[in-house]
Parts: sequence; structure tokens; C-alpha cells
Amino acid sequence: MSPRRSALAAQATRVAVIEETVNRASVEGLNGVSIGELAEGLGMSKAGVVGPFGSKEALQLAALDRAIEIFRHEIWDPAAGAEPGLARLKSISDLWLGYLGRGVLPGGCFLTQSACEFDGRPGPVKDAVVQALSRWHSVLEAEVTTAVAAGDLPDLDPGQVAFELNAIAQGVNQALQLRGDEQAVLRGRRAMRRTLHLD
Amino acid sequence: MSPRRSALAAQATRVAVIEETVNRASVEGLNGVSIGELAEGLGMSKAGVVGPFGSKEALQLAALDRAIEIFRHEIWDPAAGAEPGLARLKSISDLWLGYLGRGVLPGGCFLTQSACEFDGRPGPVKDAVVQALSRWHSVLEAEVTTAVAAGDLPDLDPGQVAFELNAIAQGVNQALQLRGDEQAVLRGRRAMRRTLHLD
DNA sequence: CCTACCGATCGGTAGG
DNA sequence: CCTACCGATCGGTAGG
Repeated sequence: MSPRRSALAAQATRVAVIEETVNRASVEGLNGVSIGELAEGLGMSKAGVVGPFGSKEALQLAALDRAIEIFRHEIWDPAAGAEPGLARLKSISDLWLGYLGRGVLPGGCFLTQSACEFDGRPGPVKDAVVQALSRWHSVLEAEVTTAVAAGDLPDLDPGQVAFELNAIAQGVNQALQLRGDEQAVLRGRRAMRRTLHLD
Repeated sequence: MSPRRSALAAQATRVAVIEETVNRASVEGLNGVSIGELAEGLGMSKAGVVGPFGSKEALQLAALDRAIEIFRHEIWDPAAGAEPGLARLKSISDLWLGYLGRGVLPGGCFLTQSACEFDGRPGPVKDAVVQALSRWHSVLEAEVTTAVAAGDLPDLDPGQVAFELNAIAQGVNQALQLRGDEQAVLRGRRAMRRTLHLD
């Protein structure tokens, strides 16, 4: 009855709806998930699901934010403990492949899924996907620049290395999700090591 | 009135519906396209669109077949003129990147789009996507095997090379479609050349 | 956060 | 290949 309790309950509901959306959207896509499905999965009414967000698009944006948070928690945060430069790039590679291989989300990499789904659909969701991937790209570039400056890498084009690492992650994700190819993680590791001139 | 004329007309209708579906689905996905949209775009009734196929799923399979045909026509057929082995792999790489860069379909690579959309949706469409990508993978592996046997490549794992080429193509497609990154094709070319040990 | 409801659209079919 | 229609579901809202 107190405002505190109801505010907490409302927050818990938001979190539960977002969690369900992230899990389902990793499989079916952010557009593929309907409010009715979410409501049934959560044992709630449709109004209860969409109410806290106002619209499906606002819920999609909230789910995307949450997926980015998970990605950061799984990869960037633990890698931040490594020395900037090549050591951190190695750490990022291992964590990234581990994240994909463990199947943290049931449908694989959320950002890859969303990028595919929204690349031809202009709007706020696409803009948010572009921003998230661009930031990740910049992070990778910065680490390459540091590694080159430290003499741990030959004079590579940072954008080229970032492009290749990202492409390899996409390849691993496709092989895992589409064909359940168990070798994919190993192939991804080999490819990333070659991109980072580690062999 | 003659059966011949009406059979031809029916065939022309089938082709028009498939063409429209391929174009739209490359942008919105095979599930994202509705029969009503197709009907409006073609100036036909919904019954006229779905009738020749029987169901939306049958139309999706027909569109996928057509997209595979386009891919083969754009890449495999012209590359078949090159010597088997490394020369053909170089040819495939250039044609593949050219196909992606020219924007043959408005939404980019149809197979990548479909793979993303159906990897978590078991059924006949997913099966067809898996089969098409597996065959392409085998084609690439066979060319690598030939190139290694001819001494034009070091003793590489054909599956690894096929994996990397496919990953690079996905990376190029994403960069082009999502961010309109003009450098993507150039980056893809550099990455493929490195995978094929051409530098 | 629920019930009850809105107009729109979905895939698909009957009948011609 | 069209008109007319089916039940189901869509995203969303009013009112409590």
C-alpha cells in the first residue's frame, strides 16, 4: 500500500517483462515477439505488459538496452581487468566466443539478430542498434591502436581488425544457431588469433 | 482461352509474385512480408497472390529457391569459368563482394537475412536455408582442397577457410546494410585475401 | 495490473 | 484471379 512498495513492485514487473522480451526476441526477433505472447508467457494481461512502457517500440528499446547491458557484463567488464592493448583484445576474444558458445541467450547474439532484423527498417530501434554496434567497433579500434603503439601488434589498420573480429563473431553465431556446429567456437578462436597475429 | 495461353499466364503470375516476395523479403524478412502487402504492391487480390502456392510457407520456399538461383547466377556461374582451386576462389571472392556491394537485392544478402530470421524457427524453411548454406560451404571447401592439392595454398583446413570467407561476407553485408559503410567491400576484400594467403 | 473492448490486419477459403 | 468472407490475433486504450 505504501508508495515505496508499489514502486518496487512496478520496477520488478518492468524487469520481468524486459527479461522475457530479451529471451524471446533473441529467438524470434524484436518484431516477432507479440505482446500477447509475452503476456501469456508471464501469466499477465496484455495491458499489464505494455502499460509500463507505453508502446511496443518503447519495450523494444528497453529490451535492447538490457541486451547491451548483458553483453557489457559478459565481455567488456571482465576484459577491463586486462592490460589495455593486445592482452585486452585477447581477453575480449575469449570472452566473446565463450559468451556465444555458452548460449547465454537462447537465440544467440541479440545484437546480431537485431541488426539483421532492423537494418532495413529505419526508426529509433535501428538507430539504437547502429549506435551500440558503432560504440563496440570504436572500443575494438581503440584497443588495437593501443596495441600497435605498444609494439605488440604490427602497424595494422584498427578499423580493419575491428571489422574482422566482428565478422568472425557473426560467423560463429550463425554456425552455432543455424547448424548447431560445435566446431564454430574453435574456428572462431583460430580466426580471431590470426586476425590478431597471435600465431 | 487455349490451355497453353492460360498456363503461360499462370506461370507469369507465379514469377511476378516470387520476384516481389524476394525483393521485399530481403528487406523485411520472409515472415515480415504479408500476403496483403504483396497483393497491394502487385495490384492483385490476396487470393491471387497466395493461390498459386497454397500457403505462405510454400511461397516462402519458392522465394528462397529463387534467391538461391540469383546467388548462383551472380557468383557461382561466372566463377565456374575460372580454373578450379585458388583462381576460382579468388574469382568467387570478387564476385561475392561485388554482389554485396552492388545491392542486387534491396535488403542485401537474402540468405544471411533468412538464416538470421529462421535459425530459431524449426521447419521446412529453416531446413532449406541450412541445406543451401551447407552446400555453399561444401563448394568452398572443395575449392580449397583443390588449391591445396595443386600447391597453390599451404596445407589449410578447408572447413576453416570456408568458415572465414562466409563470416567475412556476413560482416560486409551487415556493415553495408546497417551503416551504409562504403569501406565495407574494401575491408572484406582485404580480409578474404588474407584468408586465402594472397598477400 | 486487470477486464473489456477498439479498429486493423493476419493467413486462408468458398464460390464463381 | 476476383469478391466476399472466416476466425484469430495484432497493438493499443478506457476505465477501474
